[in-house]
Amino acid sequence: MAVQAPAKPNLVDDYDEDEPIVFKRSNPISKQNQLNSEVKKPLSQKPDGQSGRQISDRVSLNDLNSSSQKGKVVQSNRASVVKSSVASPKASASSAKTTPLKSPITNSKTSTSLDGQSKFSLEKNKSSIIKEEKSSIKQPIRSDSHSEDSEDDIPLSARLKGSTSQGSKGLVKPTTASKLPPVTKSVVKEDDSDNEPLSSRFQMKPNVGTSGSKPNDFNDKKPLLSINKQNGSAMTDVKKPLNTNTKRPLDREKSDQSSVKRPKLSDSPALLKNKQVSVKAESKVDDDDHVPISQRIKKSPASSNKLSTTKQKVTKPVSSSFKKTTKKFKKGAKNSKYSKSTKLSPSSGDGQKKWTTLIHNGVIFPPPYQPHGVKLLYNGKPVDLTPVQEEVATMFAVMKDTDYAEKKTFRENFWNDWRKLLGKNHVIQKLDICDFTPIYDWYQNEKEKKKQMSADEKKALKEEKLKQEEKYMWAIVDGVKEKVGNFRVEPPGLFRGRGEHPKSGKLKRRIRPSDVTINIGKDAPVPECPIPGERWKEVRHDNTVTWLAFWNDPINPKEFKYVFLAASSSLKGQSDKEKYEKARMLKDYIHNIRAAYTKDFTSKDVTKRQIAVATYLIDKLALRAGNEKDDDEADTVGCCTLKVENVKAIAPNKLEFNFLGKDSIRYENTVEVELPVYKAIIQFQSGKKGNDDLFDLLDTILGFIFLFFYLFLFFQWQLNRETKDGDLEEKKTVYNTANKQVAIICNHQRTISKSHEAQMSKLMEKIRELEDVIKELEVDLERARKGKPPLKDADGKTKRNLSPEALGKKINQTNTKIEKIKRDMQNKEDTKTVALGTSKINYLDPRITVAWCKRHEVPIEKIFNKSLLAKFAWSMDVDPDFRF
DNA sequence: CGAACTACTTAGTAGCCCCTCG
DNA sequence: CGAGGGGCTACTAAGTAGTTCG
Repeated sequence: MAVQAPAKPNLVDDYDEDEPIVFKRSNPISKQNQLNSEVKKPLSQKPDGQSGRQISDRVSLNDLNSSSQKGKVVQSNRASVVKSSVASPKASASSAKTTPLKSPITNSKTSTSLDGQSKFSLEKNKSSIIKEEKSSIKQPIRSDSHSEDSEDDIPLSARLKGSTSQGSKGLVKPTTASKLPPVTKSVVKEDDSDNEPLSSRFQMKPNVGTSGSKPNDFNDKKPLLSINKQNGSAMTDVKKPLNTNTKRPLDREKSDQSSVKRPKLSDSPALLKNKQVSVKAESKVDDDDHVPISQRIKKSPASSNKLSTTKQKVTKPVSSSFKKTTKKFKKGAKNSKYSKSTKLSPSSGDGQKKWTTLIHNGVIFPPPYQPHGVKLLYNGKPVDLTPVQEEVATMFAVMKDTDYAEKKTFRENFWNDWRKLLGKNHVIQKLDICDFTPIYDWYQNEKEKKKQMSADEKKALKEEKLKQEEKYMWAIVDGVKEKVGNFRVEPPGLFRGRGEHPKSGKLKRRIRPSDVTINIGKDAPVPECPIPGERWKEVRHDNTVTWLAFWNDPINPKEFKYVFLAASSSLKGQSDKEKYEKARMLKDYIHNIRAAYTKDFTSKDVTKRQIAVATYLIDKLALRAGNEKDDDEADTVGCCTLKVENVKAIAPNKLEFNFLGKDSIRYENTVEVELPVYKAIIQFQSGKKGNDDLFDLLDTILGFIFLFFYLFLFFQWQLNRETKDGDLEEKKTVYNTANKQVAIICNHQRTISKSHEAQMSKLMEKIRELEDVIKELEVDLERARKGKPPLKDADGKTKRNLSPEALGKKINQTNTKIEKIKRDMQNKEDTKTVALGTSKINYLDPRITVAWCKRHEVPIEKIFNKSLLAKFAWSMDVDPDFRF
């Protein structure tokens, strides 16, 4: 819609200035991240000719057993794409670290208007927020996608600031989202060893807000405006990459090998059509915010299904939990034409055929336990143990220097299970007076021995292992040789639950063939059971699932452990792609979704209000949905399972979150929210106790697609806004920075490495030394100017007589060195709790990355390592103009 | 309906390996 | 050329969500 055009330039500015802040962990860390966005770690990769996914031509069963994996494996044509872009792989490794990027914050000087705006939206708007929103919702959203897209392409929180004023100019943003106040993210890892909040840990950093020193070139070659345009065109152009895709082996294999094709979201031509249709459709319907969101989301796939001639199964309507949500959304909604055509998208696990032929060799079991005979001391005296008892004792002994060894639950659980093996009348009656040191020492010794082996011996050993495992490593799926992921059965051990897991320390017993169910093609030979005299529990021929084998988890007998194909397999690539496509689809509906939930913030129906607020939180904060959990799991929560005590309302409109999320990672974040949300939260809390559910009327609602959508857009946006001309290293830094931001949003954390402190102090020490050098040099310089010889050095030796110029140069050099170390330290500090890998693997649509690499002539293997290249093989021939 | 079951993705981490730096 | 730091891989725990069952 025409309305947008004038607004755009502003938008561009807004983004540049404000967004970044929004995404930071607030507190020092966030600022640091923002300010010194340089990323030190180069992701340099070795050039690897094999980067493409390995796909064999038709492979015979025999190939499975061939000893050379490479011989039979034919590289897909995709590999060549990858290869072609290889460029001086090594060069980059060391240089990458030093390119400082200007940080987004740097720009804040220009942001005056924005600041005003944000305040405006926070305070002034008591009642007007709602009104305004309503009116903005009513705005026809667009007739022509481009302008709108530009907005849409920016993640919600990124837009939080700054758009309000536009409303006053009559350029009302279509999305309510645009008015959301800024998010300040602060995430603190719960960390036994290091409990202080990040904020305090980061005190040392000097330059919050000062790093503006960098010349500010945010408005570089790629002003957002143009980027947005590209986005727009990319949208209508989607077919390009998609079409290309259909040519790829990944798909080829399916179309020519199997008579029944799996319906695919992304590859079917129907989808393309659908894409176009949906974009168009939206322009017509966008104010149709009564349509249940879920239905709108589903609409696209559904229509694609309809169009698709290869569609084989009409999928069922939405799932129960989601249905619930849908229903609730629906309560106040009218039925729209869309609701009728709602069908489930063809996604995994839905009874669809996943393969036609499947051949594999089953799984490999860990070798039987070899008793070592080393005795532990009970009350100071050596104790004889049976091999079984010794095995479990060794498991425990070996964990001596982990945190687990101290944990009460862990010890108790271990003791309970070990005791059963010892028997009631065993000498050992108390764990506390068991001394496992001898076993521990023995183990350390073994490790050392292994280390000391010669390279040749090591190699031989490795080859031996490979030979044994070779045949388990590959499966033939529809005639294509694919890697198997976890073909090794999990060895026995003590359960290492994360956080305060109630079962932590329990014995995870050995899995035997009689625990394992095999899934294999009907006509394929059943794999031989690798342990003589035993047999598989069951053999199935279920081609609606992708697992090759499973067994029941000994810790949680109700749950399963599956053996799947590796991430690089086409089956996985397929669902990966579907995931990204789904999220991409959401783009078309996000307006409506946001409009819908914003409207419901003030709904009379409490359930609806809860849904609205929860959805908002997921959308805005990228929270996990949060399923119900049993008592025998760690006590963690997601959005829908938040407890009253996890959220604190801080006047006038802030919410402070504090809870343990997935993997018992603590999520701490204080966020400004819209007033209605704030009020709603207070209402939800009233009359409840601390550990009551905040959203008591709510079931899990669909969250993850939001998460992806949001992150993709943000990532792409970051990449584009930050990318300017520069050398390879600078570009890599840009990429890594964007990556980091996503990781921060996702709260992807890692434990601080044990040596972190040591490393830091080492660097500090170095700086001090260098500073001393400078002092000395300065003295010498002073003397040299006066024509005096330099002072003797610390050892009393005479130094060379240098010219003042030479001395000056030296001082400069030293200063540079110090700068560099400081930057390194900063970066280390910034990323010490951030795990970059996860987001790269799971959240960043590789096509965004690949397209970006192509546009900026960055060889893809600088960004993706070998396994990522394999995993993302399907994305390699994306069009350079691809936009999410 | 809601709980249970099933399937599959997401995630942190241990430990090895390799590369860099001194 | 040896130590140590960082990167990568393998491993497996911990999520989500669709489907089925009672």
